[in-house]
Amino acid sequence: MLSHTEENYIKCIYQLSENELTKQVSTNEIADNLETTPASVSDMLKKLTQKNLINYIKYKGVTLSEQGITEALKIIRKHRLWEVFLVKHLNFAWDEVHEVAEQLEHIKSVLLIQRLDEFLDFPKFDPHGDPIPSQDGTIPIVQQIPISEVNIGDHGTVTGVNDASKALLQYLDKVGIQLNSTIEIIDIISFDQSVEIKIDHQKTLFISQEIAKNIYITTI
Amino acid sequence: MLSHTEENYIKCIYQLSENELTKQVSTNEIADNLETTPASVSDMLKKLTQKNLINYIKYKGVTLSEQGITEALKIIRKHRLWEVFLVKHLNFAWDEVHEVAEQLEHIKSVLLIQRLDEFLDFPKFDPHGDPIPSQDGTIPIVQQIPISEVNIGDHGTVTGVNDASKALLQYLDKVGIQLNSTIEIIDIISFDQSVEIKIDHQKTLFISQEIAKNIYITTI
DNA sequence: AAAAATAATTAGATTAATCTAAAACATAAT
DNA sequence: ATTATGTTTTAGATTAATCTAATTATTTTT
Ligand SMILES: [Mn+2]
Ligand SMILES: [Mn+2]
Ligand SMILES: [Mn+2]
Ligand SMILES: [Mn+2]
Repeated sequence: MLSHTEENYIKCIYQLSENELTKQVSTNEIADNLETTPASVSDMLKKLTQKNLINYIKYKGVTLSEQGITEALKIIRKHRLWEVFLVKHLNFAWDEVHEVAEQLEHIKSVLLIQRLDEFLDFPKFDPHGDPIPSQDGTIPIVQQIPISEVNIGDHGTVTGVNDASKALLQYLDKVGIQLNSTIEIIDIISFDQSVEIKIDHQKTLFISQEIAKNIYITTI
Repeated sequence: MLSHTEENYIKCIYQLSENELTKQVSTNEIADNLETTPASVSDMLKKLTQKNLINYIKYKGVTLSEQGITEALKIIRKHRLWEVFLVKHLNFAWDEVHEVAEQLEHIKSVLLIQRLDEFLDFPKFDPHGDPIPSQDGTIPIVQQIPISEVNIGDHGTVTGVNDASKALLQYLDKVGIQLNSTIEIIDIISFDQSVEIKIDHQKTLFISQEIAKNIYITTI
């Protein structure tokens, strides 16, 4: 049985190597991400090695073991199911759910999560467009691409954000971009790579390259 | 901010003095209840005193302070609201909710509980008939009495159980007694004080005095 | 009132998680 | 190939929560 803290470390390592699970994650990356010190991370990596959750070579970084990946997916599944519950049933805004889900993800009860999943009607994506792993660890894959990497004239629908921070989400609310909004790329400004987009066939808007990197769309 | 453990102690002390909040709760009682040692309890009582949550005199026992009562009621409110959610929306049986609620009660978010309360339509009682404290700490009172203390011929409806243990609840399920069942006292056997009751105007049944002590009814 | 029994506290360790400061290692720059 | 820089680990403490064993206080019995 993993402790609250161990679970947070495992999830963190997963997320830092999400695109390439063979990537060696560094001690400092983990420390930054969990807002703790490298020394604490080193200690914890020893413990997680003992529990066969990670492959760890001193000074060389860390990857999750098979078992570690399984555990990570369980926690992420719980986190995202709770997020769906909070938004769909308790009227939380998509920028308000993270801290609470960060706690709820640690509740231990297999039955609870099965029933919650059923209650929510087996959702495939969370309120930020992130895929919800199934009970057996399968992750739905979406063909999506950041707005910063599409061409003028392309169009699609918003299927996710790269970063679920309050700052980004509240900005998106402000300008009227949400999941499933349609986006058309009107122009890309060569000076700073900012992008002019049309939202839901209505208003047009300039977004910085930084923002463009953080909005994923599925092109049609 | 209270830790998970501190919250469990505060709730325990509350429950051990629920009928009479001025009652001095003993170290051993707390240790038994939390399945820990008297030594650990002594340590924790010092800490809770520091935090002004209890009134504690060495060797004399402990009562909750005003602040302690407030905190206890918050935790109990959360516990019972979650139990309602589990039973009403996730199809948990009334004997399955306790362990999960024991964890959920520690989730920290005022907004979450406000929204949950609203989602559940402001329930006044949990699945075991226990009253749910309001946000300001008010507790609905029900005039209820254990079956062991009523007279032959009296009748009423089940409004609670004294002990929400799996063993009792599963027995009640087995014999068809649930919240709001109507109960009529047919006979009280002088030999062992067991009670013959009629449930929902249908089947009659003998229950031991021990059981009778644990079912509360409101007489009509 | 003294002795015995019970209850509660303290002393001293242990484990988990954390930190700061110092040491060891790896990499980049000269 | 040294040196400098940055990264990671270890050494040594700290805090929270727990335990066993020893001590102290209270209550009950004789
Ligand atoms: Mn978390
Ligand atoms: Mn999310
Ligand atoms: Mn609890
Ligand atoms: Mn209950």
